[in-house]
Amino acid sequence: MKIDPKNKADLSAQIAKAIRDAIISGDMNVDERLPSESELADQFDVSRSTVREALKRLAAQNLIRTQRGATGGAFVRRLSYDEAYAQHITTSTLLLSMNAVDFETACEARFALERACAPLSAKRRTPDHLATMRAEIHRQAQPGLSDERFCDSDVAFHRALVDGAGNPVLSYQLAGAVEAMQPLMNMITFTQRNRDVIIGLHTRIADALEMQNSADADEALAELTAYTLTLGEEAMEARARR
Amino acid sequence: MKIDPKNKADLSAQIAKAIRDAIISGDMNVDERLPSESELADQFDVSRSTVREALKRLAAQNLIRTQRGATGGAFVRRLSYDEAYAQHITTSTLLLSMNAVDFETACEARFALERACAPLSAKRRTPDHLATMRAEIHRQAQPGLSDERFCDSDVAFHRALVDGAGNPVLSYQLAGAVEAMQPLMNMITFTQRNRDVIIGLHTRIADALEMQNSADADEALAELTAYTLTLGEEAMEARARR
DNA sequence: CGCGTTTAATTGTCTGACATTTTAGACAGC
DNA sequence: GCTGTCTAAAATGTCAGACAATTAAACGCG
Repeated sequence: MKIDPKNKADLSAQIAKAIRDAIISGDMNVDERLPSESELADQFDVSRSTVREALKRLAAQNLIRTQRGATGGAFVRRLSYDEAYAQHITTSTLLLSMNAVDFETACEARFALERACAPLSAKRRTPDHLATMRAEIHRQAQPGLSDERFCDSDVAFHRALVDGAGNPVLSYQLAGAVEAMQPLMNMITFTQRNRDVIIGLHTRIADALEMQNSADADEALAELTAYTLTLGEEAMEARARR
Repeated sequence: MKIDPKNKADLSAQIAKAIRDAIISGDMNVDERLPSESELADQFDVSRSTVREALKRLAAQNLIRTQRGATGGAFVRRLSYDEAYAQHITTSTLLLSMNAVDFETACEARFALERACAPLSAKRRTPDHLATMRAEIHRQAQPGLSDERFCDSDVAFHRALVDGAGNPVLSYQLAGAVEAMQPLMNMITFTQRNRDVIIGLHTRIADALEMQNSADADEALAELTAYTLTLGEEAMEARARR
């Protein structure tokens, strides 16, 4: 980890990479303390500012945490599921918005992945998951709910569906696909008729999962996919005409 | 974006957050230039070092790029698919290794997601994808191939399968699940018998995709899932006994 | 022994300086 | 007018040194 060529370009990036590699390769364990900033500056033969910039880069990736005081310093950080979720969602959302991914592509990806969860969710969903889904369905039926709140509730419903599979890795991977769709979904105007259809399909999905009927759940999800696609197309057309 | 309370803790993190929010919310467009470091220092009423640490945090997340020289500065960066892939894979791998995710969970997630791609891939795979899969199968059959190389080829095969769906969002989301499994897969010792079975299933998958037979592909993938799970269990047991 | 107090270590911030890189503009020569 | 060269300015990258803030351990005292 102490290597550093005489390449005088982007010193702080090089140092960050050296330390990052040491962490990723497993040379450093969780909660292990890095040398102090002054020591690192000596080791790499750079100033403390440069070391600090390198450490900030690592902190931005949640790879280290810093602590002030006598026994303080930079420590290797355990990446928590919650942080990874948040990071994944941010990146996914940015990727979609900056690259102008069309609604159809994002929608297809999202529902294909969700349908992969359905059989597992039918098998393992707990009463808690079912209760969350029912509660969100109830919320979606409330009169006067704004389109944005309706979308929020939609995400929460689908999140419960995914979490029902009881596989945190699956939940983590899906979070990106589901949440990154939200900005696109927010472009849609949901009429009462639209909402009724969606609520009906959500109810069918919840029922199927409750009965542990994987085939019914899959069928309802397929219909929901198709329906969401048509809503998206209409919204895109309306937007294009404007 | 110019807001900054008198909260004197973690100034550089606060400033990074302010700028990040401005980028994510869409207030700043791709390739737009941020104010210079000195200007930002004045605006936020902090020193240039603090601003620089904030900017390094954003650079670490690929949100900005910096350029030296007269017309240089920090520019909002377009997040490319390749970078997002790399970032997603790194995070997923770390998440799995740091949280000691068991083989079964990771494996289940990976194959569930892959099976979601199979129908789309059967519909849309190009001759290129098929050629890649055949080439990797051929490579997997080579005598004297190390376990690690066999895993590499396995990943390449499955990557081609996923890419065959022709949906970049799907490919992106899947990359994390497939590649993050590799460290776990590398714990397995693949005997010739094991490899023969896997190669047979890969061939069945490639054949099914070539014939655009989604059901066959799904069945072969299901068998591959089950087989990989037993291999993983054996490897974990062997590791536990050691 | 228990409880403040001091002290040392460490990160966080500031200031000012210099190095390096890159562009735009001035200027000279034809 | 055109072209090539030179210079100055602007911006990031790095450095050195200082001080503030925070924290835990060592110390001293009753």
